[in-house]
Amino acid sequence: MPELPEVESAVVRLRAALVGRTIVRVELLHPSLRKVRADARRLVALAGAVVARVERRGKHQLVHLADGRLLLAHFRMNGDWSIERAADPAPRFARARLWLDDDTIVSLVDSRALCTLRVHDAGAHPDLGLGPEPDDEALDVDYLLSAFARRRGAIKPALLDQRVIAGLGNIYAAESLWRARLSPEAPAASLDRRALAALLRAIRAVIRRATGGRYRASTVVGDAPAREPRLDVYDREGQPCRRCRTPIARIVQAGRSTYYCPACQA
DNA sequence: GGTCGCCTGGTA
DNA sequence: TACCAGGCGACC
Repeated sequence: MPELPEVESAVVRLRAALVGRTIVRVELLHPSLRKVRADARRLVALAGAVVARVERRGKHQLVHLADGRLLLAHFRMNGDWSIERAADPAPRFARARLWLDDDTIVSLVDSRALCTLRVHDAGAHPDLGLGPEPDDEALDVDYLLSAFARRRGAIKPALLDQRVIAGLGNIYAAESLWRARLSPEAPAASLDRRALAALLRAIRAVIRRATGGRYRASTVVGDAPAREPRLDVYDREGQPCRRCRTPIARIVQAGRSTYYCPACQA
């Protein structure tokens, strides 16, 4: 469940479980995690490290260790954290597990095993290649105008480019375009100031709604149910547009499904 | 820019 | 049985 709002909610739970704890042992349970999707050696070597703080940037999760090392986690398509007691059975799709000094275990649950875990040495400042967050003041109409000015292609795929805006994914990009009444096929470079202002307002509203308010708030603790956000277009092909009752259409852009209203997203 | 592959599961 | 999947890096 991994776009910005879902990752933020995961980070809040991860932070509550990890900060101040010592990692006792790291277990890697999937072959692809031991090979390409993680630095197996460096992960295992986290044993003994103390967690200083946990942050989110875009869809990345940053676990800062007290010794300066950095554990970077990315959920990709469908990862999540699960927190258990050591006596509990491992979740069905646990791919990696962090055993902690308080008898709890943080499990990376990821049925498709596409998640990535990386460890960086102290002092490293990995470039995540991310643009501003949706709530960043630097993200304004002028920024979008110049980001899209020389861009080829449609606005929808451009919104998935993390270098432009960090954290948007396939669902909330579609939701934002619907809310702003913009066609996903409109060339990004064709959008004028008025359209981009509407798009920016829509993005912020959609993200705000999905996170239940300001998304730096740390009100979600434990397994507070991140209830399914109501979606207006995503996965609603053939169902009536909530504004104009026209059936929602589905097209494919850059290999991803795009849902939109062919009538009111001119 | 678009397409493919990574992986595996859920669903029609 | 086939298709689809909330991401992204490698490739053309």
